[in-house]
Amino acid sequence: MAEKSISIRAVAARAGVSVATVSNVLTGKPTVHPALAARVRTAADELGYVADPHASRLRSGKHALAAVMVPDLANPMFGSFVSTLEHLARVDGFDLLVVSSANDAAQETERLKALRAWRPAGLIVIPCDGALMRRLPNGPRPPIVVADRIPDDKTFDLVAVDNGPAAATVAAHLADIGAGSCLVAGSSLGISNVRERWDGVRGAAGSMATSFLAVGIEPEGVRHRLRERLSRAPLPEALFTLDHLTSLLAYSMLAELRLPVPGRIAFASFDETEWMRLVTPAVTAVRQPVEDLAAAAWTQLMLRMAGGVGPPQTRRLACAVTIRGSTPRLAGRPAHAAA
Amino acid sequence: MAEKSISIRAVAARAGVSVATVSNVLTGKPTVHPALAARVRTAADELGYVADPHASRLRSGKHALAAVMVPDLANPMFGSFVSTLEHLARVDGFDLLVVSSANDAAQETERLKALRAWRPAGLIVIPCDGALMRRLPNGPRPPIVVADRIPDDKTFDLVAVDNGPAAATVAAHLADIGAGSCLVAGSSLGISNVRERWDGVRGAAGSMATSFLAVGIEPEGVRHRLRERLSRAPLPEALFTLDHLTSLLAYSMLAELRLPVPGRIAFASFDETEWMRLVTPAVTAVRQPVEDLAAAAWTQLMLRMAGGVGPPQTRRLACAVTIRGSTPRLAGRPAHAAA
DNA sequence: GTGAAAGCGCTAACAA
DNA sequence: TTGTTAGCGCTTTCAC
Repeated sequence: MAEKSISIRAVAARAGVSVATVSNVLTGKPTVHPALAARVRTAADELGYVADPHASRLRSGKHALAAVMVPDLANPMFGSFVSTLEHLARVDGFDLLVVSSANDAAQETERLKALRAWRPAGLIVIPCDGALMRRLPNGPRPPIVVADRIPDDKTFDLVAVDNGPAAATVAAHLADIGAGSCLVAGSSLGISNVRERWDGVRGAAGSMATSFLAVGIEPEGVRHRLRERLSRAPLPEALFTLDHLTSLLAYSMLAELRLPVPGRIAFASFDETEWMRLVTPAVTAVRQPVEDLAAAAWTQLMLRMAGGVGPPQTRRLACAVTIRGSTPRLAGRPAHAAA
Repeated sequence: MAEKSISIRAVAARAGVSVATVSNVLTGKPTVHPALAARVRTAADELGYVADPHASRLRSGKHALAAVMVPDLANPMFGSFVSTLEHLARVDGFDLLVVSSANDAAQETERLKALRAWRPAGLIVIPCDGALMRRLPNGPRPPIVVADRIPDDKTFDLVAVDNGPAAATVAAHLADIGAGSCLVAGSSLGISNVRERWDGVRGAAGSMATSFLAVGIEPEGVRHRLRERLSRAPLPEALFTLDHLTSLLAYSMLAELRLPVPGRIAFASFDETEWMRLVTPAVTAVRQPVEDLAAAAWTQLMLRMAGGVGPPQTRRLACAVTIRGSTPRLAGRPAHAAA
């Protein structure tokens, strides 16, 4: 099956030229005579030769390999993110090393070290918390673009969505339909976007009473904390969940506890997934522009990989809020109760 | 930011030994004096040194880099697959190059060539159709394990689920609840697992009339073909969709056409996703053991990468069928109508 | 048990 | 315009 790999020498021999000429042709140097170049290309094709990027990088210090780290590849949001990235990278001739930190600080450190070993030309990371800088191995570093979550250290290029304003829009809507109290549930305030969303809610809640419930990221723990809170009086009039997993488990929990939406409780979600349009009534949700987020991250990384200098850039992308049947005007409540 | 990369020479100098000794220590050769080894390790740690795998592979011909190609990373099923693979690879010290063929034969060819350039030690691929063998570049090939879909060429190691029996179980159930006719919708019979599922249905349908509708993979086309068929009389008594996308769009389409499930039509899906448990009534579905599939693929690949020889292996994994409210006994129909 | 040196495949510098 | 050669960082002989 695996015959000996053909090297640049084989191509040179077959085309009757030197290895330098083959290299010049294949790396697109314009100084080669067209006829020779054609001969070289033919030889390379016939042999199925593709330059070994490992050797190539060793000599030139460059290669078209980038890396991406996300907290969890199985999460559809991060799946879309990586998918978009992969398509964009492909167009620019880059291949992608993909790793997951499994939402764990220790693994993040370990994975970053493993990635660094490959000397990627650039790195895109969705960190699992704010301490990214402390997790990076010492020594030379490729350009890094941080996405989605904001590190404590302010020296990174950054792309994220406008969590605060989007959450504020939902909170204002919930107040507007007459919810007197709203429970806000999210994994942890230690994650910047959850914190921004909660801040957005508080800034726009008006007279609506709000409280935050940290549920963690372990499905069992999330379920436990939600069940505990939702089976205890007083039941909030609205529930606003701040991430995909919490939304999913909360929605199931409401069904399990026989709390009809929106009859007993209004329900809205940050992070829109397909099921939110399929259930009846459909769920009011904030859709994050994941594809745009990936595109912005890749564009910025390409800029840096091309040698672009300058201070760290931050981009904020707008989310789309869709009001649906899960948050109707609540019976017996005046409009604009909280305005 | 990016100081010059520390090489093995820097470590050797700091530890006061030769580069060969450093190499021997770091690659775990037992022939080095413990005291020296300790000194080397200390020096390496202090410098934050990690061997450059590109250079390492150049000399030794080995590295811990594997690759995976899937038809679409944004598909949650493939997302889980890659996610599991990534975790397993990590445990074995491997990193993963991830590419998507975008469900397109031409791109599959192109991506395989790009992957080959990196000389991965092994390759796991979910092909977009049966013609994988013709898409592989000539020349030396790493061990390859094919997952989920079956190539025409029989020389590959293979892991897949038992599509036929699982689909047969669903078909028998639909016949059993009294459905006289069943529409089976899937992307294309050109994809082996869709074909196997359809064959499974036909083998178990008994007196229930069945027909297959090929809907493609473009969301717009899928919607169009489903709408066309479902708004035409006679409406089938049951609808069985054979993949994730078709299930999602079909379920929405039924709502759009005001065809209540199961009142007007019973509904079952191959490929279970979270929303199928959230909607009311919940959807009867076949759950594929994606994690086990990935684990089986990785195990087999590790075997081959370790030099394991022998004829191509095929593994079939069992699916779990869960009967839910979307396929109740149909009113006015005798039990076991089709048995 | 340790070190010196060759050489993996490639590209950059330079000579022809 | 083309070829020769050195050397990227590493591992592997092979002397010592």
